[in-house]
Amino acid sequence: MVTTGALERLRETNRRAITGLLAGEGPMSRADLARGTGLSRTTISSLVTDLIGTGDVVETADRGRPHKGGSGRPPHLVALSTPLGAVAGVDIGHGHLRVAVADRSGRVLAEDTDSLDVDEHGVDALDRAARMVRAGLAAAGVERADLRAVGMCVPAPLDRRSARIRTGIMPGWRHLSPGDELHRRLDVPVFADNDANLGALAELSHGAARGIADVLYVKVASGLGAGIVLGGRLHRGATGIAGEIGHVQVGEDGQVCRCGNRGCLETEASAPRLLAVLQPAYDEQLSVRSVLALDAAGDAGVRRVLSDAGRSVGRALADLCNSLNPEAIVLGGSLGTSPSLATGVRAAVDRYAQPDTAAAVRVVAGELGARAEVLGAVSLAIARVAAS
Amino acid sequence: MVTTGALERLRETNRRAITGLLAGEGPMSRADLARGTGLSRTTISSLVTDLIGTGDVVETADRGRPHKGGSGRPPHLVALSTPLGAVAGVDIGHGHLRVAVADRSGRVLAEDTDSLDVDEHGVDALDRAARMVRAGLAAAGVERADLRAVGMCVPAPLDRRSARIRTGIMPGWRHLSPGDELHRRLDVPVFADNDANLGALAELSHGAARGIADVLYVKVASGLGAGIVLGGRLHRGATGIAGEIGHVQVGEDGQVCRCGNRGCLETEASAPRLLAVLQPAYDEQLSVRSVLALDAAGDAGVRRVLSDAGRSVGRALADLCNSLNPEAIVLGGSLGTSPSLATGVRAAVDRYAQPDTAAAVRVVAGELGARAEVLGAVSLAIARVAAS
DNA sequence: GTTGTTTGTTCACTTCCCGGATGAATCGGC
DNA sequence: GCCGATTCATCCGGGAAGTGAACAAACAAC
Repeated sequence: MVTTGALERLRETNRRAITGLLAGEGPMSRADLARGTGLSRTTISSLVTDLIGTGDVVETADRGRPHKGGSGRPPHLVALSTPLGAVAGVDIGHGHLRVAVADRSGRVLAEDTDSLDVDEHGVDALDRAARMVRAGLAAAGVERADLRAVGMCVPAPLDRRSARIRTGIMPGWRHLSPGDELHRRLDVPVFADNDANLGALAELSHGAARGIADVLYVKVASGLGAGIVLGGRLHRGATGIAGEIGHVQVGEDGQVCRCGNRGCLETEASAPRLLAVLQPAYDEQLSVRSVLALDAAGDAGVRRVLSDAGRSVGRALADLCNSLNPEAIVLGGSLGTSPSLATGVRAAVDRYAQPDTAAAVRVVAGELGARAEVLGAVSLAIARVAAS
Repeated sequence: MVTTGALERLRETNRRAITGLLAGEGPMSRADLARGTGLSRTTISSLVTDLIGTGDVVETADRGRPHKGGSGRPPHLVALSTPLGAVAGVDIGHGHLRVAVADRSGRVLAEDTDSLDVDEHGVDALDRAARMVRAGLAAAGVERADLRAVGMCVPAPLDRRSARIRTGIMPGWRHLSPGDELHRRLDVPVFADNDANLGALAELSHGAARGIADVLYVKVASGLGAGIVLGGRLHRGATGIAGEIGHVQVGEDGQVCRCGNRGCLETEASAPRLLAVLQPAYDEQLSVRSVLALDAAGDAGVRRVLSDAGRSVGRALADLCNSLNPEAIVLGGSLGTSPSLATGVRAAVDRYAQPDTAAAVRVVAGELGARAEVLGAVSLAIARVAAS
């Protein structure tokens, strides 16, 4: 083909507008495409004929309803010949395994949760995760070949280069590369990230942080981590380990932490630590769930402990707020919904951050609860597939 | 004109390609434009005729040399009818006033410094700054009408909405809007930002942080502030007051700070504080300059104090590194070049940040010294003019 | 003066897009 | 069941944009 330069590029641009619209909104009529792109019906017709010729789009068998039930000739719908397919999200938690299958607009088609034994070896858990993904595909009616990518949540920092788990987490997982392992089982690209980052991504796209440019998402659960959203994008740092706020020193002389320092945030405010502090005062066996119930019921002891934990978290976030001046702090993780925790965070931020900075930041609970990580994994998979 | 939609847009795009090229590389021939845009000479000729008709570009009087001194018909050069002009940077420090005039590629054409009396009223200082800008334009041979914008460095946090100085700084400046004031005197857009942000911008575009995506720039001088570069862009925060690290608490029970807290970084590591600590042990009147000389000469006391100050700064930066995982820490400000300070920062980062995070971050001195702020102001002006 | 090179323009031609006219397909009302 | 209304898709003529080839212009080198 003789390169006609600019005109050729123009045509190519318009072709991309069509395929882009079809990718974003699914099958539609030529008339809809004309309205959507602003091009004339004639041009669309010509372009679509081209695209059908090259095999990029196909005319679907079923015809659509004419313009919302009104009268008129029914349109011939056209669609991308390679369907957009689906993505899956896999959330590996300290005690659970959660899988979601979604279409590429983020709509969840199937979702399932299972428990995870701490002693279970990583390899076995990943076998199970792969089976759950396949079951999810079947439940959603998605062909196995239409799975485009998998997002994966790992509750530990990942080395960006080797994609291996560095430390922390359960013993049977160390030095494993969960992404590679799952990739081997499902034969599609697998993108892994840690729980705090994916929680932030989920709240950013579907939850409490929707539309906010600068957000600190803090996951308070078994561990403590932050997902930092700046300028509407997740900040991962130079080597991908940004957001490690668990080892900021907040207690003057607190417990010795596994990192070797003293008074780390993680020793002051993680769920196991809070349960350990509270347990002696209660007869029944406490769990995160029962503690949250007690908090909601107004139990003074629980409120005090959660609020203190919030203060510790807020103490660390206050410094970060001074540096980053965010618009919101979103509290996630199993304890994120506790009003007492939020109260403590708010109090500490007001106390320790600069007044202007504190005034600019809202403190809110996450909206996605335990589903945050798996939804974030789905978002990650969609984002990476779209970028490729 | 009947809107022909896509074709009209195509023509517009190509017009912009021409004006963009002329803006970026100065006057050039139609043949050069054809080579630069990839369009044919015919099209360029047509477009340029259009642009001359609308008055957007003009044909220059002098004809250029034919293709690097070779033979051939000399081209008619065309140029934007509104020349690119120049920008100015104004740096208002605690004791100095510095002005630079630069062309829009950032090349400095004229530069001048003057001292600033702490007691001088802001209005008088701004009068002086405006005179220095005019003198700089004259020295650079730039018409007054060709000044496009002024970037301005203010050593205090600015309220993003009102552009007024909130607090700090000299008494005669409070509640003043330096940007508006200078705008009134020079009648061009004035963009103001604080010293830490502009120092970061300067080191990012011309100095030690060139090409690095995630950088913490710390200015250690009369006050203490950080300019945070993430993803290659300066992060200003939701209300524009990001980077306030001066009031992170680092001393367990240090001095009471003007902010009301105790042990703020600013009370531990600012230049006045260090001079006050050192002065009793020395006979001569100490200054920042003499302290730096003593440091370079190996004076144990000075080294100790500077290194301790560095440790305090590093203590605060370590937490920030854990959160942001930057690639480099650039030390700026009058004390930024001290090796002892850098040693202290390095030690504290290694001590308090997570090992992986600490390993990923380099600690380096800024390369621009006292010129950083004014060069950053120039960069700011250029960036803002280009964006409009 | 001639030759060679580069520039800028003119001309014929192709590609692309648009508006209006035309035919197709369906719904609702009689 | 027939007919107008309505929407969809295509065909056709025309305009707009871009391109290569050809050509005159302007200058350097010989």
